[in-house]
This record gives sequence, structure tokens and C-alpha cells, in this order.
Amino acid sequence: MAHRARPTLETVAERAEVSRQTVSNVLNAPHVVADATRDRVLAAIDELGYRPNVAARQLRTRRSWVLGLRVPPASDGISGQVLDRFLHALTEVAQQAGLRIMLFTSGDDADEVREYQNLHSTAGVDGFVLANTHAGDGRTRWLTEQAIPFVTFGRPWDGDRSAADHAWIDIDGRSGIHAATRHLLDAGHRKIAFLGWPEGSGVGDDRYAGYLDALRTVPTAAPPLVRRCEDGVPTGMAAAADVLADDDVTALVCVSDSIALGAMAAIRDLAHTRPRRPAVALTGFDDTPVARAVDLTSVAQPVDRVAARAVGLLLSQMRPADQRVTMSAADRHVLIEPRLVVRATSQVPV
Amino acid sequence: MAHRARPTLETVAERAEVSRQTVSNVLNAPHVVADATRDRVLAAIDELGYRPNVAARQLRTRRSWVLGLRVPPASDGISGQVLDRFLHALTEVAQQAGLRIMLFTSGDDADEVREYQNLHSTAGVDGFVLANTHAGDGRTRWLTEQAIPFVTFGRPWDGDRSAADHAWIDIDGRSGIHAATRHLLDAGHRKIAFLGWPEGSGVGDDRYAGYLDALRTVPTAAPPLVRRCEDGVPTGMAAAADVLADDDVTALVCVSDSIALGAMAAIRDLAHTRPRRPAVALTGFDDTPVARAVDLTSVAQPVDRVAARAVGLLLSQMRPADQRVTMSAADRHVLIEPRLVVRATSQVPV
DNA sequence: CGGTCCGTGTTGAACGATCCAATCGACCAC
DNA sequence: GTGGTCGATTGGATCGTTCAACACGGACCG
Repeated sequence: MAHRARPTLETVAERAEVSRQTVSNVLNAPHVVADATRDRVLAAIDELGYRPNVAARQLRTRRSWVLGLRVPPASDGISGQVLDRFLHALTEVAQQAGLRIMLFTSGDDADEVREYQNLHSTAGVDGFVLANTHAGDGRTRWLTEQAIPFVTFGRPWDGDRSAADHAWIDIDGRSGIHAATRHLLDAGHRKIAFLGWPEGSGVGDDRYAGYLDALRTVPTAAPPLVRRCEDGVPTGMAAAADVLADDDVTALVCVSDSIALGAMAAIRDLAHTRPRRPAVALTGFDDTPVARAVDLTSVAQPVDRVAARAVGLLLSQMRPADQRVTMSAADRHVLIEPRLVVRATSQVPV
Repeated sequence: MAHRARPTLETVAERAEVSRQTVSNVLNAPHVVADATRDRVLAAIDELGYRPNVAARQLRTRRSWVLGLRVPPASDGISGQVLDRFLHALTEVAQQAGLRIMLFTSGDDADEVREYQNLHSTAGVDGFVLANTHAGDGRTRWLTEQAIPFVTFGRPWDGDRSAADHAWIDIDGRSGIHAATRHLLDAGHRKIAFLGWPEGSGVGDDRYAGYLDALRTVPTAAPPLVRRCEDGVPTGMAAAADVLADDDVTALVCVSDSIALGAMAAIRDLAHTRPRRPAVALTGFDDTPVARAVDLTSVAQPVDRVAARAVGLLLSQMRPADQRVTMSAADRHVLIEPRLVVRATSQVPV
């Protein structure tokens, strides 16, 4: 068969012997079309292989059904992987909901705002997903002012609640570390150390709180024992070696997989240099591919659930003003429970 | 200032006291507009904050300047990271060239072709970037038939050259492994083993060839010594332990970072269990974040250069037929030299 | 001096969809 | 039989841009 010009609404209408508008209705408001007519139109669409032209639709309706997502210039270290996994999950969920993801990059926040402007007003992107929120985030304020739909993955760590009253979804790191610590306590460990990041990061402090919570639930547990270091494998290794000098410590809870990976090496060395020392159980955070690879118990961030909620929240914001349901703050602020993935490193006898 | 309706060409035209078309010309064909007029129009554009509407433009010109990129449903293991890094690089390069990246997912190849169709004819995506080409790839054939611009990251491993005469870019793995092996030989190692994937994968066999090449350049080198295993940390550890039973082996060249990571653990154990054994040098492939984290020498894929060439090849395909320059096969098939990143694991005394 | 061409600018039509108001027919009530 | 209501369908206008054709004045040329 020869390659004909792409069929339009008009073509389909002629074929089905109805008007343009009726064809449009079949697609956008099927209930107003009589059954017989609808079948005829659908048949014509099928025969001609008709596909609507989104550019034309977007021009008329001012809706693109496209979401913008910023990807950081270079993926930094192991933890950047969570973002990558999120990106995959988001693409999948969005596609299922009839949305597309468009990528962009930018340097600093100001640059990013400029890109939002570009994408929104020029390309007609309907909304944005922001990852990596940080304190004093100017981006969220700008988007709020412009009344552009957006969701952040990551709660606002800002003290200023009024400026941060937007839709967000986050992982409950506190609860995740709680579960990890609790898992070790249940296995009989009593002196458990925490390897964390330097104080002051919202995420890190939150996770640390989970460790404290868990220790408090078991009266016979030793008091909190913390070592702090910058994220990274070598730093983690050093911190672990340090804290493991105390032979009573039989378990380590780490704030990240990078640090846990370093701790793993330290533990391995110890097994050789001081074979009589009690074995050490270990947990990480993020459940990165590396954790899976080296059989490290870790707290997994269910990025697919985050993505699903993000799309849901965006869709509700994209509804035309008259159909929008007012959502309470509780509905717009979602905290998702992470999942503890138990693997070999945490299952050593006490 | 009150929030006015978004300015259009018409608005700008009125302000600058010219016609619509002249404003359009200022943006798309500045040379046909007199200098004085152009300045007046540009001033008006600036004052009004005018931004063209891409939907309208796309409707008229049938060009969206958007590229489609498939992201795999779930990032699998450590090697999936190369793709993620490529995605970041591609976004950056594309944006600089005035293109946007749109994501989609799909199950099998047939499903993927359906999505190409959707994106191309419905959303008006101009071209595609394919990663993960494999033998007997039906997708490239379909895209070629439809005359849709596309580039693959990964050469066609197919025997059938005629069907695979499309634009592609790939990393020269053979040369990369050659460099790694050569690096070890230069350091004085003579009995070097290769930990590879099972025979039959195009990529794996290609890399293996690089190992053989390098050994041949040094007459005093021991004959090739290969262990093959599925990709992964535990499998790599076992394979390494096996081949390292031979005390003469002082260096390992690994086909991937995952396997190298396993080998690293095996080497570490050996250092404790048999301290008198000569130390072992080690190299990986992909230069993943993990490699950086554990200080592993690895062969880096310069994804940014791949991305740059990909965008270039796509742009040249997107030129209107009458302006297109015919490119030789050599121009359309790009093999990029990887870079050996030397770190601690390869720098052990012989 | 008339014709052609070039540089500059304008106007109407088209791209393919949706919104809106109007029409048409059938059916029902009075 | 007439008017009213309702559901189904229609034609025209519209979104913002670019394309095609043409108008105008001046330079250039035979």
C-alpha cells in the first residue's frame, strides 16, 4: 500500500460520514455520541490509522501533558543512583497516566528557574518534578508564585513553613533507620554504633533520630554511639575501623550505602587481623545496585511509590480550577515508609 | 505589574509597528530584515517578554526539536549506570543544541516500535536515540524503513551489514582493554589473566580481543589465561579466587567493574590468608561511581563525547532533504576511544 | 526609458485540533 | 397541532505560527 499523507480529523470524518466535531467527541467525550455513530467512527479511525496531532491539540487546549524534570549535570557518587532509579520509575508511571517526561539541565538555582520559565511558557510543559530540595529553596517559591503545578521529591527542610506549603513526597528516613536498628536489636545485638553524616543536614539528622528512637525501645541496649564522617567509601572505612576498636560493638547502622561499603571493608580486614573478635553485623541505606551486588542489608527507597504519588499530586493540580478539589495539607504532604531489605551482612550471629 | 496575557507575534508586531511576518523573520531569517527594523522588533520582544509558542510552530513546521530516548524499565546492576550517565550527558548536549529529550519506556522490541510510532506520529518527536542495540534488532530496521532519524549508542552486532547501515556511535572496548592490559604489562606484569563474560556477546568478545592484542605486543608475556563467568560481584569473586590459585598471576584484567569488584574482595582475602603471595594488580571496565569509590583502575567510557556525536548525527539527518549532505559510512559510524583511569588497584609493585 | 531584479515588507491562507453557538430531529406533554 | 426539551450533530471561529504570493521602491541594465 502506498504511503498516504497522515490522516486528520477531517479525513476520518469524511470516511465515517460525520463531521469533524463528532470524531473529536468520540475521542474526548464518548458519552455524547450515539453508539452506532461511535462504532462507525472508531472503525474509520482504525482503518485509516488515525492518530491525533498533539501539537494542534496543545495549541488549542494549552495543555501538553508533559512534565519537566531536571537531571543534575553529573551523577555524583553512589547516592545519585536513587535519583536515576526515580527517573526510571517516574517515566513508567507517567507514561501509564498519559504523561511524558521531558528532561533539562541547569547550573545554579537561578539558571534553573530560567529553564522553568522557558519550558513552561515556550514549550508548554504543564508541570515539574523537583528532586534534591534544599533549605532556602528559591525555586519552589517561584513556581508557587507562578501557579505552575509542581511536586518535590524531598520535603522542604526550611524552617519557613509558609513558603514551603507545596505538594511534596518524601521517604521517611527516620522510620527506615529505626527499622534497621530494630532488626539488629531483635537479633540480639546490644551495642550498636551509628555511622552518620556531619550534623546539620536535614536528611542525615532525620535518619539519626530513627537510630535513637529504636535504641530507646530496648532498655537493655547500650547507649548511643555515633561516628560522623563525610559520605564516601574511604571515610566510612576509617570511621568503622575507629568505632570497631571497641570489641563490644557488634553491629553498625550506616546512614548510606557508601559508608556501609567502607565499613564492610573494615570488617573484612578485622576478620583477618583479629579473628577472635566477635563478628559485626551491618546495614546501609538506599539499597543501591552495589548493595545488592555485595549482599548488603539496606533500607530501600520505594521510588516507584514516590513516582506514583508524584504523578497523582501533579494530575490533581493540573485539573482546571473549577473541578479542582481542595486538598488538605496532609493530602499534599506524603511521607512514604521505606522497606528494609535484609541480606547477608546483617545476619551474623551475635 | 499586572499579569497580562502571554504576548504573541501579533502583540509584538503592533508594538514595533510592523507585521506579524516581519517579527517572525527577525527570529527565523534575520538577514532579510533591515537593521533598523530588526532593532525595533528586538526591543519590542524584550519589553514584552515575548516567547514563541512551540506548539504553534510545531504545528506549522512539523518539527518539534525533541528527541525520544527509551529508559529501561529497571536499571539492572552496576553496568546500567553507564546508560544513566549517558542520559545526563545527552540531555546536556542536546539542550545546548536546542533539542530536548523526551523519555519513554517499553517492554519488548515490538512494544518499543509501537512507542516509536506513537511518539513520532502523535507527539511529533523528530528522532530517536537507541541504546542497548542487540543482534537481530528489529527496531533499527523499522526506523530505517520509516525514514525516521535515529542514532544508536552501540554498533550493530548483526552479521547483516546491509540492514545495519545506520548511524551509530560506540566505544572501542577492544582498544580500552588493550590500554588496560598494556598498562599492566608496562608496569612489569607478565602473567596477566582476563576475567570475561561467557563467549558469544559482541561486547564481551570485542573486549577480550583487546586483551589478546596487547599480550601479543610483548613477547615475554605469558600466554593468555581466561576465566569466564556471568556478570556480577559474587561470580567475579569466585572466578578471581580460582585463577589466583596460580601464584604466578600478578594481575587481572576484568571485563566489567562488577567482576572487578568481586575480584577485589578475593584479592583482599588472599592478602590475609596467604600474606607471602605476590600482590595482585587489577583493572575494571566502565569507571562506574563504585570504581571511583573503591579506588579501582578502570576504563572510562566518555559518554559526553558519545552524546555530542549522537546529537550531531541526528541534526544532520534532520536537515531538510534538499540541504542534506551525503555522508560516507565512515562519517556515520563513529568509534570512540575510551580512556584508562589509573587508580590504586593497578599500581601494586610486581 | 522600459524592463528586470533585489531588498524589504505586507497580506491571506494553512497547519489540525477544540470551543462555542446553532441546528436538526425525535419525542413528549398539553 | 403546537411548543418545549433533550440528545446528537454541524459549521464557523480560534489557538500562534510559518508559508506562499505579491506589492513597492530603487538600482541596474540594455
